[in-house]
Amino acid sequence: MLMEKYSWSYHEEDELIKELLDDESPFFLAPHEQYYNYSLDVTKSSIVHSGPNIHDDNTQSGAQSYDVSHDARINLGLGRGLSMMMDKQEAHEAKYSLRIKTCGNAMADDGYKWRKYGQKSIKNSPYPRSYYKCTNPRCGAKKQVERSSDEADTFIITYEGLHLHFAYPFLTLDPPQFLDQPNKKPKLTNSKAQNYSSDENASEVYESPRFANPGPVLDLEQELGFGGMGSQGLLEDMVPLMVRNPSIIKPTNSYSSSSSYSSPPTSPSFSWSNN
DNA sequence: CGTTTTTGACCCGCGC
DNA sequence: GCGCGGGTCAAAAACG
Repeated sequence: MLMEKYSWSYHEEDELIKELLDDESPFFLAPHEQYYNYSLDVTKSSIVHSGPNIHDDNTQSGAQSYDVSHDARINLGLGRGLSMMMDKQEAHEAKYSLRIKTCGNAMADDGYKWRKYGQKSIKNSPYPRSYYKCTNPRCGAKKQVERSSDEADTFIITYEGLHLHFAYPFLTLDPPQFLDQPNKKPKLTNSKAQNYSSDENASEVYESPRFANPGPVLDLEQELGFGGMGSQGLLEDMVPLMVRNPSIIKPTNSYSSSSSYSSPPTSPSFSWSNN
């Protein structure tokens, strides 16, 4: 009866997706702001973040890739080339791959709480791959993180499944500032996101244009929930407002005290022990 | 002491 | 049918 705390198999996920599709989920925006649908459209894609022209290997999803150069704020037009579907099944297999080049040692912390449930070594890579699942009991999203076999400083993060985070893609980081304004917060070393859960920072990023973006201008970073790799703390600025805004999110007693979700630098770092 | 991570076993689909 | 990967489970260990 009391299944594992994290085994929301297709049932749960099913419901989650349903919620997303019917705009009746308290988790998301107001009924009239059906932007999450939009996010669903952004299904299969692959992003090459940073790096010359890494024509990604298309990863396992065979998706297409967008080279965003090292433009931290990726405002890519996700509209085109993306298969739109709202079918549960398809949504289920949605995969996003991020290639992130980092300077030296970086952690792929996206500010969310993930539970690592496995790690495997990869065939042609000296680096292992880590498997994570969203700790949100209502979310079945998963992600895997691995290192590029060639470039040790390139992380490949693949998000899979419908993640709650996808519900908040609508923010345009038009104001290219977070990178230029380190004054916001030097680093979120230990002071985790939750701290400034208020809106100070949030409001900056989520000014108003976020809902106003007509065009397919999302910020994938945001959407995929990825954060300050080498770019320190910027992830904080990007952590979806709602996730940290209790007033929007209905307090599910599911997560007891510990799973507060905005994870601190609990970066899903790897432990490439071998090698 | 509760929670998170580690790690080998297990399971499953796929190609040979 | 078998072996190889890749993905997941779950018990144990590590952590704070």
